[in-house]
Amino acid sequence: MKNSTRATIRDVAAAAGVTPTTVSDALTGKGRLSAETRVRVREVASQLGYRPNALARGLRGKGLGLLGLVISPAPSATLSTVWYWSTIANKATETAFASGFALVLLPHNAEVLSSMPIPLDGAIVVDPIAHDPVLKVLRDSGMFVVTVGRDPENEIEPWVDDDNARGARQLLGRTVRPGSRLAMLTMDPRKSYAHDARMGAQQWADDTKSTFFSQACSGLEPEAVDLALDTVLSQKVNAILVQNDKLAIVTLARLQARGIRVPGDVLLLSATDSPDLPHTKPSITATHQHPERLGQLAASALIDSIHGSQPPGRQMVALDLIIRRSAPALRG
Amino acid sequence: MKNSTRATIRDVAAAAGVTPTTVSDALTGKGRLSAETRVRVREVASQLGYRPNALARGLRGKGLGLLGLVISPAPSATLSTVWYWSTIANKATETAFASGFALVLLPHNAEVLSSMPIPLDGAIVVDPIAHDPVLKVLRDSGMFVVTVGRDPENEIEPWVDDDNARGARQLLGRTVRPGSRLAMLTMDPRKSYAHDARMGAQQWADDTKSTFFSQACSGLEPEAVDLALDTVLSQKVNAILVQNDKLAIVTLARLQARGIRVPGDVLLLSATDSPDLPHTKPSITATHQHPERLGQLAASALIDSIHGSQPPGRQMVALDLIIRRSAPALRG
DNA sequence: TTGAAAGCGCTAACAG
DNA sequence: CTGTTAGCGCTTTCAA
Repeated sequence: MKNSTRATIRDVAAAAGVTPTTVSDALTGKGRLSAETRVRVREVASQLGYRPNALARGLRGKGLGLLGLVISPAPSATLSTVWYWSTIANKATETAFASGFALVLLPHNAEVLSSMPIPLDGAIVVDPIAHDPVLKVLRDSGMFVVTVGRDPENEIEPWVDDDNARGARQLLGRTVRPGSRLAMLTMDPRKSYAHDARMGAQQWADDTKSTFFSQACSGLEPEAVDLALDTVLSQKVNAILVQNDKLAIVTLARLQARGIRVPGDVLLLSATDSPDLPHTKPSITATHQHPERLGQLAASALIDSIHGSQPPGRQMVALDLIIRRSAPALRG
Repeated sequence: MKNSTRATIRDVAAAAGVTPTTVSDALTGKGRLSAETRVRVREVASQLGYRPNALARGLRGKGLGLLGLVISPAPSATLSTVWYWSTIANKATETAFASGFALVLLPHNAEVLSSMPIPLDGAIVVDPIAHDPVLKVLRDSGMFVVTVGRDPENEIEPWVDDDNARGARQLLGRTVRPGSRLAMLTMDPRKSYAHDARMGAQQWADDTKSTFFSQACSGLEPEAVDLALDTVLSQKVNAILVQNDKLAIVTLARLQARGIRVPGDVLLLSATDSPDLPHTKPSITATHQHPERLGQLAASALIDSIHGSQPPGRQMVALDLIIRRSAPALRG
């Protein structure tokens, strides 16, 4: 009996009167042992509190089953963005564990990553920025990478993403009359979801002979929003699609401060949902993303790659259309 | 030359005309080589793109440098709670990386954890619940554990936490007149921060001959808050301390709906801050936590333990007092 | 200042 | 069905 160190496979073998190989096979379930031996060895093992050394196991073969998780910092990270990310992370963790993998949090820093001491088998990058150096570093080191969201200018598969373009198009189709004048208010149009929503809106406008234009808004301060609204309203729009929930709430307040009625004078729609949107007056119509689904798909796709099977290159998750009072459904 | 697999220490040794031992020493900086040899070996290594295999390294000795991170799910997780957690996680990741460690996301599930295949060197548990089974599993497996926040009924060190009791006491001291009638509105009094804030409030009341009582509120819906306010207001309170920012915002709205002026008739204070609190009318006075500091302290304490040095058993982080309009500073 | 040998704990390949 | 052997890639003795 060893004294204080953890029991090794040899201790178990000795105690059970078999060889290390047999112990290994008994525990990993290789199909070559008698049921009786297997049971006995397992009993001895658990009696000794034996836990296989994952490092030795990984060294011999397939690696440790570690997946990196990089979450790119948004310059304008709002609370709901954080919630979105953490949902992805939680679900990806759960999915990974179910397949014997685990997620390692990685800093969004190409330099640090290029000298990473941890042996990763793959990585998930959430919301990569344009030409993300982190992606390059990870791919260059020969790692499998799946992105959640994508760099619109450089779509390397596999990726998973919300189908924001389709969501925006559908939401507009359900709530805004053809031939309308629509504006989109963006804060960070480089984010792929904003880009996609804009594409969807543009397409809807093309399909319905509507007028569409996009207006940047420099921040969430009332002054910034007022400035953007000056431009937008001078174009006599009757519908405004806003990049995110936070901006939607401020926009609603600023519209109302001008005496503009929502939805009476202008329809208001948000490209992201949040728990706050049902509680504004009026409540705000929005598309609703499914981060938990993204987390699950990303982890599965990555694990498939690692196991050698080719996952789908691109997976789009449909959005829910949440139709509230700020842009009610068109009458059939 | 090996074909597709990664270069090993032996490849480097062969290319440099030395033995594996020398390569190892050259790269890890053991002090027994001539400067010349060291430089040459390092050059060859980087030319071959050699990266030491962390598994083999860990197997021989000290482990891999992996720390588990468990974030306990709150039954009533609000957006700002998520932000708080993710800040802790980010800073802990950064701190860990600086010391050659990495964080692995763990599910909050005792069963899953008890058969964890990943070789962890320690774990950080954020906001453990009362008698948290996850803590027990981790500790029983002989792992170093640091908690952020603590189970009030079972404070096992080391832990780090916000000093919510002191924060509440100080904030009340700055804004509420002695001899007042104060109520605290709680949603989940089992959370240690709520418990602590209540202790602080109680202590302030004792010190200042004020009256204090605590009232549970079952949720964030207007009806739930109205119900709690019925009880509270019937006690003629002139100050209300609320468990969190979200509840504070709803409480403000419901008070105003009754025609009660804040701060004229009743002072309102929140035990957590959020980016929304400056923008309410009136803005809401609050204590402000420092999750980034907690993340850093937790990671350092854990790494200290692993390295064999005894970290401080308990580390309290002082809160900032953010005095806004809903409870202005007492005049000197 | 360097080399040779011996493992860390496990499993794959090959015998029996 | 089970045992023996030979490593995975590295570091740590110990010897030169």
